[in-house]
Amino acid sequence: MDIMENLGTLALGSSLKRLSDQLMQDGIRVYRELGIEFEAKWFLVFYYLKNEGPTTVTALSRGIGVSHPAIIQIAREMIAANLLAVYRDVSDKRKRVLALTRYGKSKAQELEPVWQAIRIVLQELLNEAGSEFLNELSGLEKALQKRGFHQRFLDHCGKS
Amino acid sequence: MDIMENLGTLALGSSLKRLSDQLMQDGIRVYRELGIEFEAKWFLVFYYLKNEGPTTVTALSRGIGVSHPAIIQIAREMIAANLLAVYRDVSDKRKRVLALTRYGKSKAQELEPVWQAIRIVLQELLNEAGSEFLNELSGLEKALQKRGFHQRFLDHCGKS
DNA sequence: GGTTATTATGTAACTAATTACATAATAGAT
DNA sequence: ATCTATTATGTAATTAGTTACATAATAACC
Repeated sequence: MDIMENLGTLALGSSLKRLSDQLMQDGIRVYRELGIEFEAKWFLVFYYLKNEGPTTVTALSRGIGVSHPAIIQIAREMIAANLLAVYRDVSDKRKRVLALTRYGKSKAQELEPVWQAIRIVLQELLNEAGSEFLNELSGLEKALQKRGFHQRFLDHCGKS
Repeated sequence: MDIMENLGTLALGSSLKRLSDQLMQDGIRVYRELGIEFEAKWFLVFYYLKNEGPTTVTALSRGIGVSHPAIIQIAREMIAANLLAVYRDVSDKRKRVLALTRYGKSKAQELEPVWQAIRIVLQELLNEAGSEFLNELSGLEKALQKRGFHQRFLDHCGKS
């Protein structure tokens, strides 16, 4: 009856999008309700800098897989929130290096238990869904990396 | 080493987003390279109308799970492409009913084999990733429906 | 039957990203 | 040492959605 159920594999993209949007909304809500001044969309940049130390715009862009203008935009907001500082690389004046401020590092202490709780809740959800979801998800990413959708599509059309 | 690998469950949202964005790009590319004048983002509206017949803006919005302004926007484009026609419901003058035009229906004939090829390629990818991905994906959606992330988060914090 | 609530649509402003383009600094080749 | 290609960053315009608000038509209630 429900058209979205009948889509099968064609609905893959839509299902993934719905789920990821929903998780993002849930993240936003968690920070807001706990009264923590932190935006869910900052997470990857913040987490990367916390773990890897000072990093240039381009390295961040490549590291977390978003465009460099997105990094610039997010960094601007995080600088305004005093979480990040920027300095020019002395040996290569093109580079701007982003790093957590002292306040940013203290923020990390505040955020860690929240992330831990989120991890546990997500794990509970994944357990309920099945035992292999994360593995199969990364399997799908690897399969796409090995031979992308486009190549597979051409091959399929060629040989049929 | 790679920070994105170490994120574990926390990376769930990002992974899902990356994958769905990528699939959308692949869809766009398929239509473009086959020279078919059709936008990937029209797919859900088109497919819904093809299978369910004439539908109001709000019913579409609920049916495919996007906001009604998004439907209005997509419909505007599809009307400009002559795929859709609109008429006012006679018994309820608030309602605008969207329906495929004759040309829209002929477009469906052109698109069906493309979708079939996409289905096959996606199935191949899913097989490579594992045998249970779609099941576990819908399991995850059902688990979230049964008890949302937010409720689970509160419960977790409460009982700990 | 008039008042109130609800539903359907539409518009405006905003959000979070992208791609395309511009510029400055560096590296490489000869 | 200079010309050329590449890399890093920044800005502008575009995209695909969202939420918030406004209005018109219908339904519900007494």
